[in-house]
Amino acid sequence: MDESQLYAMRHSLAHIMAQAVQRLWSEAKFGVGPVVENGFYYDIDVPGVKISEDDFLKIEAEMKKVIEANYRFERSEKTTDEGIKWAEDAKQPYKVELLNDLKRAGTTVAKDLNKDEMGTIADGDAAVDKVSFYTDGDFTDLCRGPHAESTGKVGAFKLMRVAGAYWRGKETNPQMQRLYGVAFATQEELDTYSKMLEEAKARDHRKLGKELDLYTTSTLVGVGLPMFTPRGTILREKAAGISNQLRKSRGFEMVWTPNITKKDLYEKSGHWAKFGDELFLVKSQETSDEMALKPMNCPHHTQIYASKPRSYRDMPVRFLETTTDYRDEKTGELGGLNRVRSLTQDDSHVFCRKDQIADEVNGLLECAKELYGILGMKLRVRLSYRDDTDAYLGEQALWGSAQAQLKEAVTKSGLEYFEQDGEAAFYGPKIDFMATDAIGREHQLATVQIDFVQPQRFGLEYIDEQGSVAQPIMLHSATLGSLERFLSVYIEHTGGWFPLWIAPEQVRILTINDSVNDYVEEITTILSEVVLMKPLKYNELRFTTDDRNESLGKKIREATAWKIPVQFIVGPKDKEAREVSVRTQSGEQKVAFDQLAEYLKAL
RNA sequence: GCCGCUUUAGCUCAGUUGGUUAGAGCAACUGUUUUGUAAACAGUAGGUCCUCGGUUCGAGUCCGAGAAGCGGCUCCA
Repeated sequence: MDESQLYAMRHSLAHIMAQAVQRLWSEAKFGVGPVVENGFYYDIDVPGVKISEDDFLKIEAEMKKVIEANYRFERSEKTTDEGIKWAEDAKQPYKVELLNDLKRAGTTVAKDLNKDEMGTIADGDAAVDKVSFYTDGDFTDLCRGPHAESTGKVGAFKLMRVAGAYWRGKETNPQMQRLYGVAFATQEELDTYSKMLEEAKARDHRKLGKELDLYTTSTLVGVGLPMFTPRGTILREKAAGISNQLRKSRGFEMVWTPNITKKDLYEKSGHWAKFGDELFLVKSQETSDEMALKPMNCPHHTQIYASKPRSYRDMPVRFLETTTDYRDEKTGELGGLNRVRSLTQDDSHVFCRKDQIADEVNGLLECAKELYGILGMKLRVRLSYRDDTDAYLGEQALWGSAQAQLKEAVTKSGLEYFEQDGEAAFYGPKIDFMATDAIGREHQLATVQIDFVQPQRFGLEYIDEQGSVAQPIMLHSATLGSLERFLSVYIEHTGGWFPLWIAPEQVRILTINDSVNDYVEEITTILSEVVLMKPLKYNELRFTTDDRNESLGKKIREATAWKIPVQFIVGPKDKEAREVSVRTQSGEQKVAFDQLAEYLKAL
């Protein structure tokens, strides 16, 4: 089955689900029912009824009846006015609204309709005067198609969940119930997908975060404010360490900025107008200053740049800071480490001349490539451009040239890329890196952004070769993104089996009985002197000894549950032979006492 | 913030139509056992059944409000 057949099949299932719902609740009002990744959904509003997941068996049974009846999908056309009449007669107010938009503006995509067009009259340039309908048995729906030939040819499906969704994605609109289903050509593919979901559940960072004792939360501290345990803090330090190491080797210098700041800084940067409602406000009891917890670091870095005169010879100036920002996100958006109110960025800012943009962007691309290579994640790039709305600052011409330069750098880097309008930051276009994890999911983590707005707003300058004043360009970049989000992804990517360099506990020595205590002491003396050099330099070895009065089986079971990458088993036989039985995920081998340090350094 | 679901021991979970003193496994603690490749044995302790309010002779169980977690929507500098 090819992509278009799969699409038609999923789309047909959305109709069949709506049909089943209509049979069960004749007063159901229907919104839209598109195809999404792996399946489909339909937005439905049944007045006075909340469809729950308990109803899925009932709905699925009704869907099966429709499928068994094998109705043909019959296409028909009406004029738009006839269509509106049909929808009114069928008591489908949402369809009436869609048809009216088609008539006026030729589209039903809410995003394409500007504020004035939503629900009022616009000019009819792109108006559609004929619309198509599809009928299968007792169900007819406004629809562009295409569909499967008949309801019998729809493959394997399963209803997954029901969730609230705003009509046409607008927060001010009423909320409908969105019924999600997944669908594949064959039952085997559906089973494979279900297995992938189970695998994802088993790797869930919130589950592993608890099991591996990486982070915790407390209602006394607050929602979206995770705290990291000793083990989790090692992950943070090692991840930030490697990110910093890569950029330091490319000329970045570490800086430090405070966590609270006068509101004035953000008024000047433009963030206050755009994100003011998401700042945590702080009051001074000594001065009249209005303060805020910092939500980002770029304005501070501009002030370090501006602290002294800069020459064209000083450029580029590169600052790097791993620091925690605070954003008062809406509570419903928070969850796990993925979306938090305290987020730690590995944030850097380059101040450079226009002619240096390409090289600097290129260096940052190289950093990202190298880092994600080490992490074992495939990268591709989204070039995020502005759209025609007024959500952006700065001159249009600057945007054009910046977007072109970003594209050139990305093309040169050889990274796979795609372009998307409307995803830029308000101050400039960006490169977003999409990293693919071990089970094929894509995550947005690293970013490189061009900014010509803040240098202007803060009046940043340098003296050029002619001795006149020039304005630098600013490049924002984070390679891990936020440590919290990165760790949520990386924990799930590795399933908690961290590679040696970052594993909180790298080696655990499991003793068989007390007779080997003196030999274990010799081993720990060696281990405490081991320093690993790859991929992170000067990485001291983190090891523990399990010499409890327990069976070897139990010690192995526990060490494996903790996902300790290297387990040393030490018993009388090992002591006798002056060796250690080393267990790793790839098997067990004997390593001579004299070779232990070399063995670990080579891992 | 909005819609829906969930909340019982440190963890994972049982708990019938509202009915005596709320259970299990693991973890913890104590004792015995000194153990060779994924759980030795026995015992002890551990509860604001998320919180507040209501209905009832009686609430873990029913109702209301709130909190937190989860699935989405919206948002994401």
